[in-house]
Amino acid sequence: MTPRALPVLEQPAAACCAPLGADELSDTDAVATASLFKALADPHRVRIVNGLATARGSVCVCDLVDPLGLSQPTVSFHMKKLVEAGLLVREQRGKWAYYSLNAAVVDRVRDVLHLDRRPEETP
Amino acid sequence: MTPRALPVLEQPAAACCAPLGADELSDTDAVATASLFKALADPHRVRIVNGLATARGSVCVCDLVDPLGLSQPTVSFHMKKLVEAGLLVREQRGKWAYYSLNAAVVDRVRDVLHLDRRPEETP
DNA sequence: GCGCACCATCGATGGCTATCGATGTGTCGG
DNA sequence: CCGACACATCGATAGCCATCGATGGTGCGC
Repeated sequence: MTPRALPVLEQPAAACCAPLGADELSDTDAVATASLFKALADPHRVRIVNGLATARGSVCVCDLVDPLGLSQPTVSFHMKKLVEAGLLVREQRGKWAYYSLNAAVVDRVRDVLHLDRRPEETP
Repeated sequence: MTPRALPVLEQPAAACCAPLGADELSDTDAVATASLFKALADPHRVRIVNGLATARGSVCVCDLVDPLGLSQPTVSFHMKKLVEAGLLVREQRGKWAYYSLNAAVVDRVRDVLHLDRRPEETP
């Protein structure tokens, strides 16, 4: 557990590079950001979100089963993941469950990708 | 932005919603996009990329082991993942391996997030 | 009410992932 | 030439994830 001070020691080639200020990103921030990416880390979910963005409306599970080639439980599983991540909003209308994009969260994911300096907004 | 007429769903309860044109996104595109997100779907990798973006330089593995609290093989494992995804570039300099951001790919990830219509090189 | 359609949940399973210790490869300094 | 260092790879393991069939709940039409 050397604190790795990397100050001005001998340093002909003693230190390999810049210190990289340890944790620029807080632990919880990193976990939260990774959770967003994790929700999109699946081809089917990517297609669901993309389709929802191009269709600019709502979809129900029944309209996704065939195009995705997945079983209905699996589609429900993916929708739940996306809702939990905040990317989708669920709205029960009659016997159908309509899902629509949460534009604010999608924008937030895009903002995270700026990376230079976290704007750190509070949604 | 294509307004996309969005049919008026006059049907009482026959069809639940719009057809959602099957695969707006090609299969390989969806897989490729998901791969990028998958590379960022880990808190440690998020912190590596973020730190690399703020530090605006190169890092070697030895400078990441302590801040991340991971073993050296695990850090190497994560770096490999990021390189395979194209997000990082590896450069061997002496006995150190320097990693730097691949800005083009990071931008591409951000572009994918526009989602409305894939601006991609393929129209 | 009865059945049917839509959907979520559950339980099981095969596959992938992150993590580590041990080991191998290459480089530098003495 | 030899030890020390930086790093990657390997083998093993525990945990998570996507997928499905079966099941249960709820709203709608008859």
